[in-house]
Amino acid sequence: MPELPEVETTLKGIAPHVINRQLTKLVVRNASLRWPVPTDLASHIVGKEVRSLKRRAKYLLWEFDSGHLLVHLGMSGSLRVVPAGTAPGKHDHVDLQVSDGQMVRYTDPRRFGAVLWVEGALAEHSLLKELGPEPLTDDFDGEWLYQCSRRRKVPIKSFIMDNKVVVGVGNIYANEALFMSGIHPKREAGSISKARYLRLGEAIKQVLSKAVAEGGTTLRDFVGGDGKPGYFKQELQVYGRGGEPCRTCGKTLKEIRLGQRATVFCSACQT
DNA sequence: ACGAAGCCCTGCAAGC
DNA sequence: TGCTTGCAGGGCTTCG
Repeated sequence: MPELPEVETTLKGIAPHVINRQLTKLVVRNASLRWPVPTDLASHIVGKEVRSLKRRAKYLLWEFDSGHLLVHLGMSGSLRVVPAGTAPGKHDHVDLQVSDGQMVRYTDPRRFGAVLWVEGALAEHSLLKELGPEPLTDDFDGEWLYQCSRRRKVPIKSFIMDNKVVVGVGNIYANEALFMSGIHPKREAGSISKARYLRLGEAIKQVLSKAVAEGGTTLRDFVGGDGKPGYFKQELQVYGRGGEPCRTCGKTLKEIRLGQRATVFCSACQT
């Protein structure tokens, strides 16, 4: 599913179709997502104009005069722009018809995603309130990671995937960033030097911005708002390559589970 | 407070 | 060919 680069790619794909346009119709075929799609959602957004479309962590935030539509893609979700009237598939749960004759279609086989309505200050919302800094801004760097990590005993991989520490680093990019900075994924967060955190902070920024530039990573079914896949997959150094040779030293990459997530690393390059 | 584990759900691939 | 099992890009919630 979508990690930060995939959400960013989705945002770029749909933004030109929705910003400053009216939503003319809402169709909810299946409201049972992670949380139920509010039954009164249409009353808040139909006939209303989208003021802006932004991303915070992996949430897409649609700004209206009276509040925000908040969309999360979960593990298997996507938003695509299709012509109004396109026949829905099995997992096309929500359609947002736009005044330009197109619609934004929310598809999510596993239904781990969410479509919610939020009134009032976004920053105070329980889902957004505790989130850490955005990795691609100056609010985040290795120094911040170092400060947050003191006395933390969690494995470094779980640590950087913790949304309170930094948002948007999912399983793929956590594996990649640790490989790039030469850190073993099981190492205790609190036992890593500042120098190594500085490298890790840079690695996170680098891998995420590169992936954004490539349109995200398509593993099996991710597509951007324009329906195109991402091209970052060919750049992956470790994710999905357990048992294959390390591209740096040739040693066989190890695959373990850490926090119920596939974790791939090179035991020679990462210590 | 922290950390580990469970859970939400469907689809797909692998193994028997 | 079928069945069963395990795994998948997330993250909230519960439990110890």
